[in-house]
This record gives sequence, structure tokens and C-alpha cells, in this order.
Amino acid sequence: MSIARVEPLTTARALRGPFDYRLPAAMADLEVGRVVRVPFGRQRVLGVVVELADASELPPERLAEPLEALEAGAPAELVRLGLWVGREYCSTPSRGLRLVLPPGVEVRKRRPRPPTVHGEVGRGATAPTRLLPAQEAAVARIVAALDGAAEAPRELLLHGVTGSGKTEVYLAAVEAALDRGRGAIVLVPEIGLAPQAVTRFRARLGDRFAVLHSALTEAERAEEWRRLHSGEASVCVGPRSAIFAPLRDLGLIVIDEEHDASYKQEGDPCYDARAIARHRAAECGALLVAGTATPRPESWLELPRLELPERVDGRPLPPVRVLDMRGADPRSGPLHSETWEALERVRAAGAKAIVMINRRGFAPWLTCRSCGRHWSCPNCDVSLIVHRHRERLVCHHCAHAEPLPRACRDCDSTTLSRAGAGTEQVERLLAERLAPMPVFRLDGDTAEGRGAHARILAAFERAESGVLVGTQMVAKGHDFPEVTLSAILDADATLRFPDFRAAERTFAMVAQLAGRSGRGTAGGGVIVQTLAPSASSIVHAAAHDAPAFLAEEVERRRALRYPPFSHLTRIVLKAESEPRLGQAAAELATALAAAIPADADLLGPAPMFRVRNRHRCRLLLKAADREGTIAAVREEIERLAAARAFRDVSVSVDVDPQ
DNA sequence: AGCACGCCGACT
DNA sequence: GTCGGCGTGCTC
Repeated sequence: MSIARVEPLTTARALRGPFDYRLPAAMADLEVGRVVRVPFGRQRVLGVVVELADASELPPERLAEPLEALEAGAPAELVRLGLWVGREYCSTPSRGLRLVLPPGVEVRKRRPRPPTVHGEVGRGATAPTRLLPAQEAAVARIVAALDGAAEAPRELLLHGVTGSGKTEVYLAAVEAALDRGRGAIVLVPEIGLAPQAVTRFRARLGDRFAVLHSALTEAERAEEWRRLHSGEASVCVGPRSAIFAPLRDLGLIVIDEEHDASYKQEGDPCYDARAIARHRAAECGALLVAGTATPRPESWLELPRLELPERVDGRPLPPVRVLDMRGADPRSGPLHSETWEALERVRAAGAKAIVMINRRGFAPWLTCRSCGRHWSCPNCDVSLIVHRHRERLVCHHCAHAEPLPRACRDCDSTTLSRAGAGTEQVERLLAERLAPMPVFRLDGDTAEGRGAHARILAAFERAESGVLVGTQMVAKGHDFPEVTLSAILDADATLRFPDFRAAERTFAMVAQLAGRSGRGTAGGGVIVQTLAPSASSIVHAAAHDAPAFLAEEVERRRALRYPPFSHLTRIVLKAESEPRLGQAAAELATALAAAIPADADLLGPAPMFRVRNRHRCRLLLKAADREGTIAAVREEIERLAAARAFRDVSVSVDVDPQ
């Protein structure tokens, strides 16, 4: 008798599969990875065949037969990968499997989408360019590793300054893999932000190229998935989810901008595409190449390096001027007087500038000058953001929005003060003062909707001269030779987050923005406005000195026992009822304290600010024994879920939080 | 997760 | 006497 072990596609933690089903003769050729509809109690559910067997431990009369086998299915390699992700990130088999299934299997909610607008920005530089010696050397080492040369590393860090031609190296590496009959995955931070790179890959690789990302319609994604699965295409470019692309014989995985935070998935399972890439590469015997100008300390320590120390155009990196905002004249507003002067020189020269401020909206706070009333979100413990154009106060954590008040609700005063500045305000200030030079704004509000991003970037590209102002989106991936000035306002805003990665995030942000300036013949400059001019990340980014920053950062992490000198696991509990949250957290903390390895530290429960009307708190584990800690956490939260006493409390686990 | 079963309080 | 609350258990 032939038996299929099926993992039902549900979200429940308490449900432990797999479940055995008897296969009728008509389904005798069912493979691992196929999606089946099965009777399950009184319901019918979809499930994935995770194993085939000759016999079941259960008596035959207790076994049911699948109702039907769907066309859809994932290769066995990806089924193993999905199940591994479910375990590794303390999620469920079902949630791990969902990641590897072809698009469209979830028959639940299907939202129709307008056709995709494929933005075309920048010059298509499509034929292979002649490589510099440093690029040649990097490609040679990658090719040697692809050919499995003795002692060749299986993972490499391509450390290249901004503009040093990393993409050319990736293209050469991908072509080398294809020449050897093997496929390649190229992970990029956010596909919508890098149409230039997609255009370039498509032009060079033609039919063998596929792209997978969320901006495609479901049908388009399903078609790209099918082309990869069938072997018609053998290179896949995409964001973090592309690590699950169904390539047949994977020989190479490239991770572009490996420091980028978007490689970490926010929802359950909180997977890290970089960690999955390492696992999948090792399983498939593929080579991993991680590239960036600003490596993470762990990559810097752990991976053998290939260096691209110079820009391909031979130009030096632009000089960086750090402006201390502590002594700045408040009348000049969020921009320092020297920043204004530099922008006026850009206007006079008919050139372009990029201004980055990492905060959406007009102003981040609204308060009453008479009684001190402050407007905050009714559902979240955060301040409401003034959006002047829409005339609304908006919460950036939930969907709450209310009309912008003209007078204070408590004291009727009409003197309301808007403190701080966001992109919308900076856009207005720039437009007023720099007219007639056009100002283009790019942030989460203007980039809403399909292709809006690309359209804004294309308009900036076409303009004779202009200023592009926006959030960190403006610092990513594109290449505008006419930009002679890039400025970052409030550069240390990210430093004020209570996060051990705050320094490296700030360093990467400043360094990436600095790399946007001076790519053309006119040269360029960079301005960094900050309240913390002597912070290590600001000083080293201003000097374009990643090694010096990383040397300090590695020592700091060693001293404080942060990754990679330990492993972190974060557990977040959420509940509407604060007492229930407290009870659940206390119970879980007690259970964990007894179960975790001896060297592990358990910190918390620590309260977090409320979001969407749900109270939250956090437990943090810091341990050398990663596997032991994950196993203990998995066991304890599964026990908590199985007991079902705290069904009103949700628990999510983030292994290696970023 | 669903969906049953089952054992206690307030209504026709 | 029953209708229905949600605690506990099961689903191949």
C-alpha cells in the first residue's frame, strides 16, 4: 500500500502533522511536493505531500484518501528547505512550506491587480564592459570557486566601494555558472527600487532570465515560477522571497547589498534570506557571493573577502562635510545655512542634488502651545504625524487617520505647534527657496501604487536640473551622473534607536548616500547634518573608511557579547488584555529559564509600546549555543500553544533579529 | 485552525 | 425541562 504524509496548510501552531493518507491507484505516481486536497476531520483542507511511504503506523481503516491532487507542486529540495525554515525560525511546517509553493496555491483571497508598469530608469549599459584588474581578479576567484578548486571557499564577501562595478562582477559570475550548466539566484534588496539592475540583467541574459517579486500580478509570478521550474529560465533576480525560487541545478547565489535590512522577513516566519541562502547553497553545493560597500560585522569576520577599492570611473569618492546641528541657527530650519548655500550652488550650476531625511510626513509632532495637549494615536502608543497636503494626522503604525485640527480640543486655542520636520516639509521649503529648480519627492506616500517609484525617479532623471528629496529610498541603487550634491538631514536619527545595530545602520545609510554623489564629470560633494558629529559611524562614513568602522564595531560587539559572539532570539507576545499578556509572559519566562542552555541569558519580559490596540512585551535570549536555544524556545512555545490556555495571546519568535 | 463533545446556568 | 456558554480534545 502506498501512503502519502501530508502537512495541512493551516496557520495553527497547535496542529502537529504530518498526517497519513492512503493513495488510490490513480494517485500512485504522486510526488513529494505536490499539493493535495484532503478530508480533515469535518473539513477539507489543502496540504503538501512531504513524504511517501509504504506503510503507516495507523491501521488502514483509520486512513482516508486524498480527494484530489492539484497540478501545483514544489520540488522535493524546496519541500526540505521549507520544512527547515519552519523549524529554524520556530514557526510551523505549514508556514515554512507556503514559502516554497508556486504562486496562486492559496485559493483564499485573490486580489486583482492592474498590469505592471515596468519602469525604465537610467542608461541601459548592456554589453559587457571591460573589467578593471580588481574586478578581473574577483571574477577569477569566483570562477575558481565555481569550478570547485581545491581549498576554494564556498562563500565570499565582495567588498566594493559604491560605484566600483559590483554588478559587472555578478553578471560575469552568473554567466560563468550558466556556462557550467548551472543556475543562479541574485537577491537584491527591493526590486522596485532597482529597475536599472533588472534592465541590465535582462539585456545580458535574455530568455534565461526570470524575475520574481511582489509587484507582478499573480499570473505573471506564476509564469516566471513555471519557467524556472521547467528549466526554461535558469537565472532568477528578486528580493528576499526569491531565495525560494525553484531552480533546478543551483550553482550560484548572489546577495547584493548584503547589509540591507529588507532581507529579513518581518512576519512569521521571521526568516533571514541571507541565512537561508547560506543553508541552501551548502545543501546544493552552490557558491555564495555576498556583495556590499558596507558589510555587516558578522560577514566581515566570517567570509573570505574580495576587494574592489576603486570606482570604475577612476574618480575619488566625494568629500564629505559634517555639519554640527547643535550650534545651528534655528531660523534656518531643518537645513543648515551651509546646506542651503551648497544647494544654491547646485541650482546656479544647473546640476542635481539628493536630499535625504528619514521621516515621512510634514512634522512628527503636533502639540498645543496653550495647554500642552499632544496628539497621539488611540490604538498605538505613538505620536500622530502631521500630513499637511492630505490635511490629516496619521499614525505610521496602524491605519488610524483623523482630520488635521484647527484648534485644540481641550482648550480651544488655535496656536498649535508642529515640531520637527519630515519629507513633506523639506520638499516645501526646498521648492519655495530654490525655485524655479524642480523638486521631486520620493517616500512611502508618493511611491504608493504600481510603478510610482520608477516614475518619480524617471522624472528626476529627465529633468535638466532638480532636487530629489525623500526617505532612505533615495539612497538606493540608482545612478544619476548629474548629481553633484547629496545631503542627509538628521543623520543620527537612526543612532537614537535602542538597537545594537544602530551604529552600523547609520554607517551604511550615510555611506550609501555619499555614494550617490559625484558619479559624473562634474564631481560632487556630500553634506551630513547631525547632532552627533563625533559618533564613530558618522566619522568613519565621512572618511569612506568601512574597515576602520568595522574594526571598532567588531570589538564593541565582542566586548558586549553581541552577534556573532553570541546568538540572539527575540520573543514578542501580544494581547489586547494587559494582565493576560503579563501572565503569559511570566509563564513563558519561567518555563524558558528552566529549559534553555546553561550559558544563555534571559532578558525581560520588557514592555514594548502598544500597536494596533495590542499590548506587547518582549523576551530576549542571548546565548552561545544557538541550536540548543532555538530547540528550547520551539519546545516551550509549542507547549504553550498546545495547552491553549493563552489563546488570546499571540507569540512570535524572531531568531537572529536584525 | 475548525469543529465537535460535554457539562453547568437562565429562559420558554 | 431545553438552549447555549466556552473548556477540552481530535483531526490521518
